[in-house]
Amino acid sequence: MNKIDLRPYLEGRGLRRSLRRERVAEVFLNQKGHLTAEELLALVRRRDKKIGLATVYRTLKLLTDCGLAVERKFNRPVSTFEPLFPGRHHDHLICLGCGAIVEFENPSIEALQEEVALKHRFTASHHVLDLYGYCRKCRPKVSGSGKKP
Amino acid sequence: MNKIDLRPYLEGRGLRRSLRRERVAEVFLNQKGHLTAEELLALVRRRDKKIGLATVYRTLKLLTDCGLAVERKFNRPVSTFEPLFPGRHHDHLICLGCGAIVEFENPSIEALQEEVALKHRFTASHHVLDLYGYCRKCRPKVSGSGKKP
DNA sequence: TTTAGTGCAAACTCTTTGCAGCTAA
DNA sequence: TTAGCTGCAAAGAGTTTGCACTAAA
Repeated sequence: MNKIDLRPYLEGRGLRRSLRRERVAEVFLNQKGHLTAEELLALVRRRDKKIGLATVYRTLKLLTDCGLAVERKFNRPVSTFEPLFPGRHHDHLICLGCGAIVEFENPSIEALQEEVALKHRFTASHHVLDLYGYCRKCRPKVSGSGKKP
Repeated sequence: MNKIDLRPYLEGRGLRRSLRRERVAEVFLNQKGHLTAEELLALVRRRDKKIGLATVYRTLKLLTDCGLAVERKFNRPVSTFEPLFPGRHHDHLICLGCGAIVEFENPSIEALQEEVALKHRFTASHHVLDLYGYCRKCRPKVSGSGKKP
């Protein structure tokens, strides 16, 4: 169980610890997926029937401010949140057919990105790399043309 | 003036040409920025006072379906649209300070991405690479440490 | 006792859609 | 003449916020 102590993040902001906030954070930080606020709500409700959507949003915002989460909008209107662990990073392959999300890591790409930032005199903070396409199952049938893969 | 003929995209879809649609497409395809629907509406209204927001959205959707535009959601709730020209592609450096967007191209990164997709048996369609950071002017001052500007 | 946290519902923002009239084919 | 296109306004979807109550410090 990935127990993260929120206290250092709360202190200095005049924030209190609260049962519900800790619960949301715990459930969120202990999964690897890409959750929407609604999905996270459903997970937390297994343990706490009365928790509301607003609290989930508020906690996700807090975690994002603390650098413990990232908010992503893939190709849909809903935001997807993902836990962020220092030093670890991955990018995404997104299937335009079935919506599957595959994570990957590629140090060579990371290095090149660093180079690009440097060349433009940017202090790199983070990045987002999404490769969209079709997974093997969803590969569209090309009619007529003998288009090569 | 970058005049693109929409006919090949309209035919076969049972769609008609229309003055307003052509106008929206023309204005959109002849700028390089990253426009929201509202911003595009304002631009088009300079020439056509009566055009509505819905038409702009509908046309942007059409262009996106045709592969002539991409919809992006940087870190805000509004969608940003950008014209897409076949064979040309660039990525973005986004300054977290002033919001400046710098475009760059890097064939080595592109090649590596292709490799990644292949390795995961994805048919790559397009990708999104955003590098977030601080430009030279906005580089944050780190208090306490003697970090040089 | 003070003030932050919470659920609920209303408000907000962005985008899509239904409809009646307009227009290309 | 037929069916797609349009503006308008209303509806939707996702997220934020105001408020009265609860609970941490």
